[in-house]
Amino acid sequence: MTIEVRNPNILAALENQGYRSTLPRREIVENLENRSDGFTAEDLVRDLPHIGRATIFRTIKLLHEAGIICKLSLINGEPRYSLAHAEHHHHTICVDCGAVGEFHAGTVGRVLRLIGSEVGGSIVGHRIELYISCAECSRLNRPAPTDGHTHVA
Amino acid sequence: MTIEVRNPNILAALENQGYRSTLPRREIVENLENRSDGFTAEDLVRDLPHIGRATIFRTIKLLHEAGIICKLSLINGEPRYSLAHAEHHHHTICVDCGAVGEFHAGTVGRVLRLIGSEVGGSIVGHRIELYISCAECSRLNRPAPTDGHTHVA
DNA sequence: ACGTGTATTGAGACAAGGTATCTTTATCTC
DNA sequence: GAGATAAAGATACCTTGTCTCAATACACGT
Repeated sequence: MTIEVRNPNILAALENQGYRSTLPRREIVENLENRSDGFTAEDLVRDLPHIGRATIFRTIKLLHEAGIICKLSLINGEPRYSLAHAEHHHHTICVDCGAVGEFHAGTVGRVLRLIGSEVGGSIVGHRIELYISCAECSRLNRPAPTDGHTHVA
Repeated sequence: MTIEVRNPNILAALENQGYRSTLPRREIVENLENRSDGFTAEDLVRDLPHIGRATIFRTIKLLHEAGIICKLSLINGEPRYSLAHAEHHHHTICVDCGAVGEFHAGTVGRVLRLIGSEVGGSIVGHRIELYISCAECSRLNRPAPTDGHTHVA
């Protein structure tokens, strides 16, 4: 059985880290490459019923740790996954349609460094997510879904 | 039975929003006021065994929606709660000891507006969490737990 | 090509965190 | 107080994962 993997770099990256290239992993990688960002683990479980639940979650974890996919959370905390298309970035998530976007902001880095110097201790990581109503949704729905500024963390 | 509530404003705030002031709610509010930030729902469940699990979670949700407590996540996604001590702020969470801090950064707002103008659509909320090794922990443990910059979202 | 050691899988139990349902109880308002 | 109704308690259930452990499949050396 041969699986068409659009981007062999992902599997190569895993092999370089000492992981085996197995059929389930190839199938999972292929599946999520053909998927739009913001998918759930259950999406994969549903799409690949012949692969065990545990294997799906194990592989997701592996890919996440390898930096190949990102784990993000909706405004209510539900987890979603997306391919990491670029080195360092953050996500916009549409609260209406769930569409996931990326943004790269050098300014964010500068702000974080600034805050880090005031905070005491050392910054080891961060989580930044922007909840939006995307261009399309804000045209279709009401123009201003909330007060325009709800922070969740 | 009388419960000493350090800050009656919390219950008043709920009453103003049309909620009843019940004994379980008073007990929960009192309990979490005497608690350091970064507590879990299970902490409350354990501390108030005579109050039903569902009631604890319902009340937490209520207080969260009312903006009285914040829900935040550790670097691994585990949920934690903290009292909202100030109007608008974000959190630092120590990855070693779990201590929660707050920071207020006007700069962040400016950055977000800047990004918002590039992103298309309208920003309706955001999540910003800074994972740190706090001053104390970074003195006791190794000085640089990771590469110094791990982003999780 | 063929064993062999070991990583990986699958099945299913278990766990954390939370929600839904439904009956009973407690509040608020008059 | 009495009555309407919000809220509580008990418990079942759900979602998102993780753990265990026997069976399987890779990768490597020969």
